[in-house]
Amino acid sequence: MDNDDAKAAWPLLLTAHAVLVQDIERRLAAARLPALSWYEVLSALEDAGGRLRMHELADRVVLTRSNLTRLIDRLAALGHVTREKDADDRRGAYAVLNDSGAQLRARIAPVYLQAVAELFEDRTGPAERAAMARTLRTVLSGSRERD
Amino acid sequence: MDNDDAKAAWPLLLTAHAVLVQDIERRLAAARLPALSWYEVLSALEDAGGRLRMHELADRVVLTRSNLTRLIDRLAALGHVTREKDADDRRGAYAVLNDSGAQLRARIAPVYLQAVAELFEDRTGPAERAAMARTLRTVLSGSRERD
DNA sequence: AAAGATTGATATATCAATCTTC
DNA sequence: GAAGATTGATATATCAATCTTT
Repeated sequence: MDNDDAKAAWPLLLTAHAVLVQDIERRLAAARLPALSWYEVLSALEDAGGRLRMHELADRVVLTRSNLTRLIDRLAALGHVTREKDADDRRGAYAVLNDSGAQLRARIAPVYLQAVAELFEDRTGPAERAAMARTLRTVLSGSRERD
Repeated sequence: MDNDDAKAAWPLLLTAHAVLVQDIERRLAAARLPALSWYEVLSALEDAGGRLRMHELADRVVLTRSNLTRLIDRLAALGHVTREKDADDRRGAYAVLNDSGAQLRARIAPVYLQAVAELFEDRTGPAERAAMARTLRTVLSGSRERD
């Protein structure tokens, strides 16, 4: 019944997320690559042209400030990113993507994209995914307006 | 374009999950209630009639064995669940829901369900959610067959 | 040897408190 | 005092190794 399906949507979203992310992380670890969160931070930086303020980066990857600080600590310790103070507003700091970080992202990408293709895209039609995307966008637009 | 929407589906699934779960956890903490993972374990036990083998429970809530062991440790320390050895196969153990655990679940439920209603259900139509549920089910059926 | 579950060591995440600059 | 970011203390999660029973 359609009504039962509607009720199952949220639990299924939770379960599908957990199962797929678990599988993706397993594949990354098997390829001796870092976790998904690293990829997301490196990608967000690359998409933004290589540098972002910490709080802006935290928003984009949906991490708390504190968690992002720690993640950037680890990336910086390995030379993948650098911190730079904002010259205008000296309270703020930028996270800056290094060559090493860009290369790391490029090594993660094929494994990650292959996993998403196999686990998610090969099992769904484009129209289904498009519909899901539109639904999720309306959900998010509600959550982001009151920021 | 439909094709762009389809490409955005997986990133949106990740982001929507992160945003909604973060908000739900915030509400639970504000109400001095334990985290979502506790609710899911307690609910899985209740749905199963009050008792489940550890590995079966781990599968249902999508946690590793080790993580579930730790979670049950904490729940047992507070008296919400009890461990019982399986009499037939003495390697195995059951997690058993106590009254205290059932009551805790009942206190979490309204806050959790209210959050899901506001953040997810109020922002989507039943038909959209039903379609999403069916899509996610096909995704999951692929992942679970090879267990 | 393999299944079921747990443990020790370690990594990561979280909260409240802190520091600096606006 | 509030924004931006970090830190210390603590909780939770993860991996490999272990123990027990089949």
